[in-house]
Amino acid sequence: MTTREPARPVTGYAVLGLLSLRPWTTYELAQQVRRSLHWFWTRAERRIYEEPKRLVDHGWVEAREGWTGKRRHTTYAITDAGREALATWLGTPAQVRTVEDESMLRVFFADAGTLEQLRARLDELAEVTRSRLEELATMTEERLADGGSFPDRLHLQALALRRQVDQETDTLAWVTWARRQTDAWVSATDPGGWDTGRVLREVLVDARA
Amino acid sequence: MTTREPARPVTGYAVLGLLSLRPWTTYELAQQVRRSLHWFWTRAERRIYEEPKRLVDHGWVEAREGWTGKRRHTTYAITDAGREALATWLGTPAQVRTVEDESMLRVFFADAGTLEQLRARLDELAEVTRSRLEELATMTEERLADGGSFPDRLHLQALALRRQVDQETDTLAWVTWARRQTDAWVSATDPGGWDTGRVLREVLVDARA
DNA sequence: TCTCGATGCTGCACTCCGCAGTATGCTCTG
DNA sequence: CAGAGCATACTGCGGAGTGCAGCATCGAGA
Repeated sequence: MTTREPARPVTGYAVLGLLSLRPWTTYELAQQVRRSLHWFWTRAERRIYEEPKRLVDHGWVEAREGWTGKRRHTTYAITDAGREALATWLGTPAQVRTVEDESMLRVFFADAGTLEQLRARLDELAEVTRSRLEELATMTEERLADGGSFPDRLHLQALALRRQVDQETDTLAWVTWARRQTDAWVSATDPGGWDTGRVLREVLVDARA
Repeated sequence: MTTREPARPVTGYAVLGLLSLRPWTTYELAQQVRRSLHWFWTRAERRIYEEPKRLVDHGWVEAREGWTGKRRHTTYAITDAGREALATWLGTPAQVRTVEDESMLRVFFADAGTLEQLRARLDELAEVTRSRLEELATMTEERLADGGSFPDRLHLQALALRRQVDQETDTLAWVTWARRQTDAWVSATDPGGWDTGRVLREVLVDARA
């Protein structure tokens, strides 16, 4: 085909990917996102309820209504056209990763506040990171125990878990280091005798390694 | 005050933070975001042109019109109320970091495509990561050479650069590892003799460390 | 004088989010 | 066997944020 439609927003492919594993109801889809995709493609639940409808408009998935007593629910299943679209998308290059990290924002502008505030933010970040690691450990254990829900996808899940654990571990190492550095600081604006030059030189070496 | 206004969206504080350093025109602000904030608070340029207007409505910044010949430009400067708002915000806990990582999405759903596609995506990610590291190295060098534009903020910039370099290094290590793992795979759906269990056990150990 | 890149924005359609609200089904407890 | 409380299964609304295109001026260099 020669007509170049504007690329579908990526979230569509994320949902399409989940539907390529098996049909899901919207509710299950939302749960599934929370448990897996959320780690590298963060989207609100609200979005997950809308997205499959658009995919239906594209002919990439089919919707079927079901009933639990009087309660309606919709089950979505991928079509052949959907599988093709997903496979094509996998062949296109990825946009660069973006992050939203309030903690870093607060660290970066810490000199507009107090040293205590900075330390409190770092301590919180450490706490959150530890609980995320625990969550990942539990997920990994489940897959080790019985192979999880998709045993023939374990190799891909292993790559993803390796990545996520690495990221959290890296975060924890940084925050622990940063917190200790601030021990020597006099205030948020004055690092006292802290050797900024040395740190920058070390950073430079690692960046060029 | 007792009335609880809904918290301003975080982007407002990001811009306010920049304005706490010195007054900027919107264009300069956009540049500044691209060079620093973008690494941990990714926002489109479009947004950066709007945000200061809202801050003016809050009385947190003041706008002044200027002229270069016939071309109008607006310079924004923080107010005392703005500094207070920023300091207060620094005392509030941060939302958890979120990411948008198309690369991981494609890795996770790689079994809907080919092994060649997976390898191509990993190779691209490695390439992008290397150039990001180079960019960070250059930024670090500039600060080492002459202290950069804000020499009394070097300590905070050092913490941030340390974090950013760590993240990219971590990414490069993972992608190099992951790419090598796929050498042994037979197809995107079949990892051949690859020992998934061993990898998962290693991940688990690191997650609990 | 003409071109080209930097400056300095705005409009539009669309994606996405947070919060609140609505309603039913299922299980457990007193 | 009633009622509480959690899981299921969504929708509406206002506002945040994006990507792209477009428009106009300025300044430096060929």
